Amino acid sequence: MPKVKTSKEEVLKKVIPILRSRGVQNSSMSELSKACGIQKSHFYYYFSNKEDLIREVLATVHSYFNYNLFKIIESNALSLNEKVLKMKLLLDKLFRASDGGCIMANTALETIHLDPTYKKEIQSFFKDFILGLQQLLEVHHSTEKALLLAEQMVQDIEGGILLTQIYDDPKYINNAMKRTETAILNL
Amino acid sequence: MPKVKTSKEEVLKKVIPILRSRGVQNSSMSELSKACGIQKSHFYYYFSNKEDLIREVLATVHSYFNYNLFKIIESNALSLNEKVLKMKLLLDKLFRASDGGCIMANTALETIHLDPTYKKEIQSFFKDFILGLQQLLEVHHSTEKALLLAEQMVQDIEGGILLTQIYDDPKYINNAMKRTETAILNL
DNA sequence: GTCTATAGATCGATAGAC
DNA sequence: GTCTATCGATCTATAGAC
Repeated sequence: MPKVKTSKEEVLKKVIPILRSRGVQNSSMSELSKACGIQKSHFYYYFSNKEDLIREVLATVHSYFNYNLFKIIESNALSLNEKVLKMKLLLDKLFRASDGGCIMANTALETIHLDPTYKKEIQSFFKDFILGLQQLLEVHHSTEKALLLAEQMVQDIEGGILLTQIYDDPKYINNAMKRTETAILNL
Repeated sequence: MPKVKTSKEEVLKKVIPILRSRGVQNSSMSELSKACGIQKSHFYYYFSNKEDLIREVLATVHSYFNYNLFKIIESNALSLNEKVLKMKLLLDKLFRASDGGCIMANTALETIHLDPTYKKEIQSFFKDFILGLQQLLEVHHSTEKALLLAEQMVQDIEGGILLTQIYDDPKYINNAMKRTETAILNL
């Protein structure tokens, strides 16, 4: 067998969509390494164990999310309308139900009661998600009202992702996004 | 060893809280049978395999939920206020975040992308959940508006359960319940 | 209680870049 | 040659199942 050249970044990129749609517990190290076209042992060269892999996956997703979300929100060149549109595109990319929904929510429900290993990262992710929405809502609402609305929107969106997955029907997440848009633009 | 007399109902009752909080994938047949104080082989006498067990668990939860929810909703003796109060108590019992949240949502996210085995039951559960809320909302809203609100409330509640579990803070589910109450009573 | 499959994990060997 | 990224093989524990 010829050796295959890879990198940790490449491996993470290939592995994230699988973990998102199959879930953490249902993805074995063998399966993941096979999907990357490398030996399992090589996987352990990159990640000392499965927990370590998942931790890196969640951190990668979180930092990608943060970078893009706050780039939009803090832009001076975009109108509020444009910010909302771009945010919707970002959320669709990260949360699309047909691709497994929100890996943070999935991992939370899969692991949080057994092992709080990933709790901090997940908490931090949702803190930023809520904060981002709050900042957009503060254009038309008071700080306190904006926070409460942001929390409600995150709940609505995550619940919408759940129902959309259960029924294979995008209307639930779409309705949640519409309500979010309405609240931000104060329509 | 003395023989232990059990029944399938007893086993289900003991097993449900474990599956709810640990999740389906993280609960082994050995662990579950041990928790019931019976031999693993006896478990396979009741349930032909793990899938069969989970199916019965979900059906049991669903029928318990349905029976109690619609008993409240269709009662002639209760005021709308009382119905809302009783429904909140039922939801708290079934969905309490400290006890593992909503077993239907948990199982959905754990399994739905691998294996649609439990999909029908979960779909049917949420259909009834939405329908129940819709009937309460129809007192003060049109049929279509009531359906849309009911879907929104279910999303809000399920998202609230998620955030409450992630942050160990009941405020998210409590806020969702308050919003639901407000919408039903038309305050 | 036992069987079989598969999970996570580790080890020693080596191809290939320098 | 050395170094290190990669491989093949294997260990141990535990899962579901009967």
